[in-house]
Amino acid sequence: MTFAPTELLREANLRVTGPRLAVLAEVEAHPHSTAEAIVEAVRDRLGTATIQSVYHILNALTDAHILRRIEPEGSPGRFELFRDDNHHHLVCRSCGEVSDVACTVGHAPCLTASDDHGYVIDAAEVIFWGTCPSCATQATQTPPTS
Amino acid sequence: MTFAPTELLREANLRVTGPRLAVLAEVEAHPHSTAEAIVEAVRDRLGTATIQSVYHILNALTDAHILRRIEPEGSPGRFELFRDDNHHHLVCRSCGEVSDVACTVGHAPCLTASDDHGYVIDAAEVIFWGTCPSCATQATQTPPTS
DNA sequence: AGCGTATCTATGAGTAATTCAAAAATGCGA
DNA sequence: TCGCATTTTTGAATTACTCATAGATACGCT
Repeated sequence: MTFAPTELLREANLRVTGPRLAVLAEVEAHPHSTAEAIVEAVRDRLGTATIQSVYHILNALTDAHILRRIEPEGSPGRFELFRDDNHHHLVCRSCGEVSDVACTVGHAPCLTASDDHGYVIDAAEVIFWGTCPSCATQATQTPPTS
Repeated sequence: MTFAPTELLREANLRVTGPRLAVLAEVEAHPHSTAEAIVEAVRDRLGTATIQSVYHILNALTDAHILRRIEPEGSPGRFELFRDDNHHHLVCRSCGEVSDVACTVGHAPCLTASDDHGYVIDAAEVIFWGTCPSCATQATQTPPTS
């Protein structure tokens, strides 16, 4: 319940505008939305909105660390509210749906590479690939023809 | 040293062609190459090559599990020889360079999500983000102006 | 070795996702 | 409520990649 979009914007020194609030409301309501889905939601709220503006807003909010962008291979970018909680993602190979998972072993064992090659590592990103319950059910009912 | 491109192709029931051998030679010589870099290398070897053909070849070899495609956010797709060894990647935020890392804790602890949300998980992908040694050195010499 | 055909590559066009540049509109501090 | 910097819109461009089809090539067979 600590979701105060206006203050998030103010704290980042960004102006509070209709389109920005609409984008934030949508991302909060539907995490992991694509830019495409977000424009549509913004249009529902405000009447009009261009995809370019939404991209511009998404970039501004991502730069300000209000949003986080994830981009599973083969999918357009998706956006969620930025949380400093080290969670990871579960992606369905069949429908592309994304879910959150907390990091497996508490805090960070899987965030340490065995050999860092001299890199200064600042983050680890984990993506679990699989099939979501509803796609798994469908696949059982109508197996792929190959 | 056990790199026999011709046999890899034969085993997958694929024809052994100049372009395919050139692509494999390049990926073996420079793992994590982009399609763009690969066409250029193929052109050096064979005289001509179109980017579309290279994409076609890369897709065919990826489907045959001879290559693996990785796509760090913000980067075009990159290709490496497929090895069933569960290794992960280290990506430099500054220059985009990719290095391999063995999975941290042996076999698979970081491959198990704490809560699978009912998904049937078949793979886990880990990307470590950071700064590579040479970019880190440059950054120290000329700090960013902001 | 030569042939025929299925497989592969080249050519040309097209699409999806995203960015860039410049003009019009709007938020908000004074 | 005025002014101006910040935002949004408009319109065009770019990047990474796919699709369709025609032409070329590998390779099993004789």
